[in-house]
Amino acid sequence: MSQPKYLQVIDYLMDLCKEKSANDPIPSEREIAQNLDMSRMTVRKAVEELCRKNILYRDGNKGTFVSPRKQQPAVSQPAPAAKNGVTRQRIIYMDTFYSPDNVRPVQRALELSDNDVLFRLIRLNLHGDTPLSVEEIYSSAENVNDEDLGSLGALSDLNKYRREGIRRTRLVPVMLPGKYAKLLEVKLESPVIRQDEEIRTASGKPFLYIQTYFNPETSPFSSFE
Amino acid sequence: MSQPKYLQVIDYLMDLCKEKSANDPIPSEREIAQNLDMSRMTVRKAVEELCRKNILYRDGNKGTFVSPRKQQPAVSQPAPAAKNGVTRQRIIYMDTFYSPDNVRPVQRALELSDNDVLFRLIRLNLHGDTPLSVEEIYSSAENVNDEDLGSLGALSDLNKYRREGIRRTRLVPVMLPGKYAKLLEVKLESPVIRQDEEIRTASGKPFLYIQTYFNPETSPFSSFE
DNA sequence: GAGTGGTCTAGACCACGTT
DNA sequence: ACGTGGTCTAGACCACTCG
Repeated sequence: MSQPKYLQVIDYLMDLCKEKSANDPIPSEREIAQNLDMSRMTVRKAVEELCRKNILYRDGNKGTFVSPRKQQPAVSQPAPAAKNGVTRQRIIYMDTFYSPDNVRPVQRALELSDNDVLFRLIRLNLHGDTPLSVEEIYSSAENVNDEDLGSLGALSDLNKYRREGIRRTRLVPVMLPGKYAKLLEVKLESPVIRQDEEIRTASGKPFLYIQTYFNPETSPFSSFE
Repeated sequence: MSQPKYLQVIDYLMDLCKEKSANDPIPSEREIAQNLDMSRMTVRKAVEELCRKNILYRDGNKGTFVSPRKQQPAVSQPAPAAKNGVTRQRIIYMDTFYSPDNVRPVQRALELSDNDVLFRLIRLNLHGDTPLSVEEIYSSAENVNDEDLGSLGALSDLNKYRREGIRRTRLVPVMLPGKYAKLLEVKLESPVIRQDEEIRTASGKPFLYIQTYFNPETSPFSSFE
């Protein structure tokens, strides 16, 4: 036996999946066994393995179906190279401003004086089309160079700073600002918890200050336990 | 049949593992089948499942053995290199456990069944000597391989998963569990906000579930604005 | 009632190690 | 030669769903 039979069945099923669409049924285990002239248990082993890999799924006693996935990774192939997940980020607004009125706490957190210029970025985080949160990202304008502004690459990857720097978090119960209600697709003035993040460089210098408003629908509060 | 036989075998083997040490051999499939008076294929199904969960491992045609790991030494580790910056993390506890009582929500979040084996890591985050938060990190034991456990490197860098995967956050007002009061150096039963994180791979498969209890002293609540 | 997946049996042969 | 895991068979009964 050059190749185990159940691996042949897996190949057969993978080909079948390519021809089929998401949620299409595949033949029953008994049917496949008869078609390929082998035992049901052998077929079953292959189907179970593909179910574990989320290529197929079972639905009760109704049958087995093709999983809805973008790209079916080949089974015995190297890494599937899952490029982009489903999370997305959208820049809503970006500016630098001077002598702001309502951001004294931000300036204090960044250890800036009242007349330092701030950079501000407002970003919407989505999971698919579901809005998760709005982030207000502040930094001293000095920290934001032209390359960053051009590509927004570095600033968009906040986790880089979160990972490398010193991070301090605070959770603040607030009312959702009306201007974000539409973005988050919730009603005006919903009660939310805002997460304030203070991120410093490894040397301890304030670098970013982020206020995140979570969508209370997709990040719901639960009651006390 | 109240409980499938192969689940009985899993129970039997889990108990057996508790008595044995790492790398001890377990009886052969045929032997177990004879002892428990059931078919070898039934025993085999149980053994295969525990191998997938890294509770057991096979070694060629020599036999099946208890995986090194299980109940890891509790309590703290060597100081995890507070090189850059002042933030540090300390492993408090680590184990894999079966049939847990209080973690049904975690199992549901990870889309596991009640009898799947969970991996649990409890970690204290410090800023200098100031405790910031305690994280309870859960994953399916299947996801945790020996390399990860040896170094704890990959699992310790949660931001890698947070960056590459799909992340969903929820904020839950709770009372701080008494067992963490000392770690966080706050009084018993403080009101805190717990952050629940659900991290999935880019393909959408649940991977990590993290509950973070913040120290209300260093992450204080502010009043409504 | 017919079809599905879920479980289980009592055998079998193989390739591969150890003794 | 013997024991191990790896594979495979040809049946079987069950609980469940659907028409």
